[in-house]
Amino acid sequence: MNEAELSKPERSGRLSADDWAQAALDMIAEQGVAAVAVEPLARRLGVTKGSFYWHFPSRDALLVAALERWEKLELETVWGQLEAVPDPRQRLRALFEMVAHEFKSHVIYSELLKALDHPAVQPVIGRVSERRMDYLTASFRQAGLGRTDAQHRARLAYSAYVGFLQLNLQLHQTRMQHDEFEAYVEHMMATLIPSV
Amino acid sequence: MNEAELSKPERSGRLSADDWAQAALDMIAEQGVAAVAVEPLARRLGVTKGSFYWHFPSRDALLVAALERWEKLELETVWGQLEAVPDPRQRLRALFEMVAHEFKSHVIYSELLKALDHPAVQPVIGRVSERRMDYLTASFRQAGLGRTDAQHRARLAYSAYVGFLQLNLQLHQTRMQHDEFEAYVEHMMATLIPSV
DNA sequence: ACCTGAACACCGTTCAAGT
DNA sequence: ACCTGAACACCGTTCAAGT
Repeated sequence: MNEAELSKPERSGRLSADDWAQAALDMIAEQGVAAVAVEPLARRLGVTKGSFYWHFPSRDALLVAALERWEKLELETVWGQLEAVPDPRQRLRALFEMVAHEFKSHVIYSELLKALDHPAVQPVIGRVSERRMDYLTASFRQAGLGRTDAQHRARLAYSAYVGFLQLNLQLHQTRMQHDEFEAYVEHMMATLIPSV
Repeated sequence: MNEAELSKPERSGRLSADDWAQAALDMIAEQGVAAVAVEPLARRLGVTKGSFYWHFPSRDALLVAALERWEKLELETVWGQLEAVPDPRQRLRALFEMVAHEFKSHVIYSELLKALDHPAVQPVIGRVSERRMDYLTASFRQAGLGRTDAQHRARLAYSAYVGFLQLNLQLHQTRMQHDEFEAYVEHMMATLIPSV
């Protein structure tokens, strides 16, 4: 590869719809949903904005495509990892650990939580949440709770998870230190996980 | 008042900065933060958009003014009501009841949670959250928890509160029925409130 | 099959001129 | 002290024309 190619993201001549969707997803991770704009993306990809409309009918359609991409990704990686953990307590802990250490998938999840304003974001986040809550419910049943209690506890635990993400976003200066975070997770587990 | 005046919001001739701020706040409650746009507001107020810039230097400044207005309002009404409830358990219950029945202040709070994307929204929501969490911490101390436990439990409870709001926004079709909601609140209280 | 370039609409912002 | 109206920048969208 020569020097001229180093300055731009390498691609083989022309773009595909997937290239645009991936660029949009990167943009969400970097600067949030609002930053997904046709003109800046076109600049970044080295084409004019007019060409965008050959691949997608609208900016909205691009957002939807990017979000579908993310949904598939998070289903495979993040959620797949958790499924491997048999003990329900360990699973909850693993979930919170993942949040704390900010994998890319969670960065995007946070960005989407901030942009719930947008109609395209709501259904995706809704589906992901529903899936996660079903999963937690099953975990709590395995841990010995009755059906109704398991459902309520799952809702409570998932609320705690979403709320925790939000608070971390909100109280940016008060971002928790590692030790404090560990202590909080302990407290949360002791409170939410049924004892053996 | 004659028929011509009925079609427009009544006002005495010219506008003040407060009129614009209130109109912006109404817009947030109705259609969210993104809907706060100079041109539509000007149309609604019956003036041209140019006049807006006599009152505010930018759209952002308007947003900030509207949010300050809301912060003062919510501090007086919502939070003032809770302060009147002496028992910490009743207080938590009162808080969740308020969320469930969607007072205007909570409608706006929800809208702001959805628009955490916006730099002007974050500090306001941050201050309000901090105040609420301090308040919860004090309640849990009164209810008999040690200092650290009270802090953690307050964070957990507030996360549950914020997360609950979020889930209600997300799972719109699955919006809880009254009985189910009451049962959930019972479960949450039994889990989060220390026993006597 | 994919891209350019010019055009238009919409909104934020500026400013000289009006009352 | 507050408003108008024209101007410009920026972004979404369309489309005829290019390769």
